[in-house]
Amino acid sequence: MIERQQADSIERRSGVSLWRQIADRILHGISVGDFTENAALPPEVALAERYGVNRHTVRSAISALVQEGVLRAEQGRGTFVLSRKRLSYPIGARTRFSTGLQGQTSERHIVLLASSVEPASQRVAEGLGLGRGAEVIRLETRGEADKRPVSRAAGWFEARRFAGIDKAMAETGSITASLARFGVEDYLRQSTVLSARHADAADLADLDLQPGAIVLVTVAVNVTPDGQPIQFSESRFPAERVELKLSANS
Amino acid sequence: MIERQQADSIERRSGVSLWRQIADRILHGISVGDFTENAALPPEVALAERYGVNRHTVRSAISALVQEGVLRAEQGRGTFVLSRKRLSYPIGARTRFSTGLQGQTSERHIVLLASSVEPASQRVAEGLGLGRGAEVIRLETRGEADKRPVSRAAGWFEARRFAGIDKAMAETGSITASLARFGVEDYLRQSTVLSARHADAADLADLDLQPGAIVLVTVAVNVTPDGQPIQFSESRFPAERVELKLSANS
DNA sequence: TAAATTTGTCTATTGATATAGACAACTATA
DNA sequence: TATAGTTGTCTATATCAATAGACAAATTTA
Repeated sequence: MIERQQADSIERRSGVSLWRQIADRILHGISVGDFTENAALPPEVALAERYGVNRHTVRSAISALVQEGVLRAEQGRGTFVLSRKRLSYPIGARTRFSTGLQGQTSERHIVLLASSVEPASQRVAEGLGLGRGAEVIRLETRGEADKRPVSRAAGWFEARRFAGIDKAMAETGSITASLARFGVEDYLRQSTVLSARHADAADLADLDLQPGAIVLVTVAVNVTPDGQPIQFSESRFPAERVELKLSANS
Repeated sequence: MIERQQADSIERRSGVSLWRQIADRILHGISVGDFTENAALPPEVALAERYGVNRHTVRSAISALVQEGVLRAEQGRGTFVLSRKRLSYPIGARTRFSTGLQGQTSERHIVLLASSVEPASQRVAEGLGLGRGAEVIRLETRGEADKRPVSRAAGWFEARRFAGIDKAMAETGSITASLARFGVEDYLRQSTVLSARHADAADLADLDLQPGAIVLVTVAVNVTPDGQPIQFSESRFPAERVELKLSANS
């Protein structure tokens, strides 16, 4: 029986500071259940020993998480976990923002951040099956659940067919409802490509993240039931608050 | 010296060093097509200006990427992009390692790193529908394509039903073939949960990554066509080399 | 109340990160 | 063959990150 060494996983000289790595591990530990919600974290000395670093380094990590609203430290008592569980965002043939999070949050909605008309870039044109440079409408949106940002998306629609979808979106706050106004009763997700990277400046601002955070990125094409592409989208999810649940397919 | 505020997503005092952030951006730029394959990168002075940092900081980023085998620098000529495209790993009802990468690589196989018999943890027991503490066999594997590691997975199987699957795996190098020896002709993916995090020490070693790298994590349950759970697994993919393609469901 | 436990603050030192400037080495081209 | 453009190396300095130790302040427990 081979036992893997309890990978301490703290890497020096990596370009990622030790306190940031430890903060990430604590976040991960919370979401995985190593550190129980509302319970006290191990004392700083114990954490320092576990990760093989100085107590002050652990303190840096903790103070960053206190800033982020994940932990609360109380002198003489201990440090406590505040954070909620990661939301589980379902992805499947019928991916819809609002219905997907039902039951996990009491409130959720989409905010339209910006919209514009522009010539299609190559990947957008390919995704929508248009000629290069055809006019498309871009909608930039943010998804919020219980007043916390949980997604940030850009969606592209053929301008000729969906002229005015930006107004529909602003009024209804729903992609599904907006598409319905243009006669799209139903749509399906044709493809989804998934990747991950560090958050960039726009992600940090829109998703209310701290530098160094990770975002999950999905690039997807939605089609009508008869296979006609109607929407190309790129969505970004904060990995510390959201996991993606790929639905079993029928 | 006056600080430039060029809002180009480089964050100071974030716990992630500037050179690491710039290296990540260059990697992202390559995969997105900002920097074309085999072409020269902009000169160091230009990059330094673009990101608002000193030329030496850009050089740190570049030298890290040269170490990783992504770039090649030639004195007097320029710095060139070597990197291959990300592999696109399909995930769907019939997720199989080898067939999924067909056409993208000339060679691929699975290596058995370790195996053990252990009592099921809570999540494994839940996933397999077993009682807490029931004995399970754990297989630790690494997937390789063209001699580069592209995945690292732990799979759990009920020990009573699949006694000896470790040997079958060592002999066949295939999960599908090993399961067939136990009468499992076909299996389907019931659920997949996806997340991302920084690579830990074991990831770095097994996947041949540099500190600070990101891994995509999938947690999945495979079932027989009649819905009986047979395998619980956690897989880790290097985000810089792999993207996950969620197949459209039928 | 006294002792033990835990977080908070302070000083000091070392190494990694980032900036700055100068110049060498190499390549392509006018 | 100059010259411009590019990467490579060196020195110097300032700031951030991490370690180390000591003690204060607050809370819980014996």
